[in-house]
Amino acid sequence: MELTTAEENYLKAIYHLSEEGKKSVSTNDIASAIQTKPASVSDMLRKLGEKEVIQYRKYYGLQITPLGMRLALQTIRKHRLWEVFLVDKLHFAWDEVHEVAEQLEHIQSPLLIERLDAYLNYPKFDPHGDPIPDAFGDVRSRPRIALQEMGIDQSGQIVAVKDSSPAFLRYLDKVGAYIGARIKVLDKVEFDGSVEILVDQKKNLFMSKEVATNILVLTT
Amino acid sequence: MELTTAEENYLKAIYHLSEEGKKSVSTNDIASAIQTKPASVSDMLRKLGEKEVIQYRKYYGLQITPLGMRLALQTIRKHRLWEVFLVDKLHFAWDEVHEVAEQLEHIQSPLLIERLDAYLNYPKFDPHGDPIPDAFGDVRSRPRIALQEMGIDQSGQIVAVKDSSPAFLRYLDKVGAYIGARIKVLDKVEFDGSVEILVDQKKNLFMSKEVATNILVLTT
DNA sequence: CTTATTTTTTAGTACTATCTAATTTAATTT
DNA sequence: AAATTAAATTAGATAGTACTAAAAAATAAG
Repeated sequence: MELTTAEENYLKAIYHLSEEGKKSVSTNDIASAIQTKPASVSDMLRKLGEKEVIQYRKYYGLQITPLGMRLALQTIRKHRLWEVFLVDKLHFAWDEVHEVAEQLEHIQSPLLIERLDAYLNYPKFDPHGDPIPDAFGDVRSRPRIALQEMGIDQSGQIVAVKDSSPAFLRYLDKVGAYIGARIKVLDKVEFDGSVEILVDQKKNLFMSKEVATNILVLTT
Repeated sequence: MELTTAEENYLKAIYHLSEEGKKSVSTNDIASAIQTKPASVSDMLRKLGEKEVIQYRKYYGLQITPLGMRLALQTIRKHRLWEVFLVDKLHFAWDEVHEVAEQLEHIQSPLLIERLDAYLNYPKFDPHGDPIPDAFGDVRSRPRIALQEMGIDQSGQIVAVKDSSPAFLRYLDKVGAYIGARIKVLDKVEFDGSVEILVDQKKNLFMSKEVATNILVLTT
């Protein structure tokens, strides 16, 4: 079973939207996620349904099938492995990798991915802290919460970000909130949801609720 | 000016045919080179003409423009750099790289190619001995002749192959005629054009005219 | 120098992916 | 429950690529 590049992109978007705790994924959600029109999405859903990577009843909703899940995870695996390559080997900044990885993820060659995985020493997480599925599609994800949800005096380690936009990533670089940083919540402001944290036991940092919501922490 | 993947492939084929066949490139030549039908080629030639990467007069012939040359060499540069990556870093055999490189060459990212080039230490030749154009499209190709054209007692070094099919490359691996091997012509048989050579001063090797025609040598 | 053959191009079809505009179905509001 | 609004789908168009079959042009043969 082979998917076109467009089909892979739709399926990937559907997978990500399903994961984000959404009860059901809407046509409009998908359209805005991949910057296309709802009409195009409807058409593609029909096709993906025929290919049995999703279960689809029009006007009703959709659900990824086990087959679709497997294929989506394969694409995500490729995307994240390429991101590791770009950052670790070619010294891309973590906010420069996404666009290129979007292209590289569609290269069809099982041997290539196998070799790339080995070459990178079988990484378990990509530069944004997201887990890399193994060849069978298994993901061992760490339990993590948004920094915004942590209580005062709680400690942890930044392990991932929700928003991968260059603007956000560059901001994090600037303030030193890199992945792996150990943090402790010093104060939370009820009024606006902003947070004050201690980074690596030496640096105080204020951040808005919006920022704190997009940083994922493994609590200790 | 951007070309689609299909356009890049046509242009690359045209470039290669122009370099080899010398005389004008025919619609049928292109069709068989990229495994498509002449009707499709006609259509594409019209489009490439409109984009001014070739000069095209129907029923008459075509010629690559300087712009087309530049774009073709850019694609070839990418293809050959990826081949070096696959062989040097991911340990692909030299007969396994072509298909994957055909896909990778279409990735659009100037930064990626720049970084890849640096990562590979600015290689000048790909695993088949073909020269890698620099970022400006300049190719510094070594003067070389087919092994078949060498005279008795002439010496040289294998620098490239004309045929890159897995079958041929595997044969060369088997007999030890790798790129870089120093050779000397010991005998040539008039009757069938076959050749006997000495490889690395220690190994005698008979090869048919067909094989000798496809091995390129830098004579010393 | 006509006729036959080969090469090349056009015409018409198909498939993918996208769009806008119109329509249908579902959800909300009164 | 009827009317209104929102969401989703279909219809019809366009663009890219490739195909088959038919026509046109160029080349080769007699």
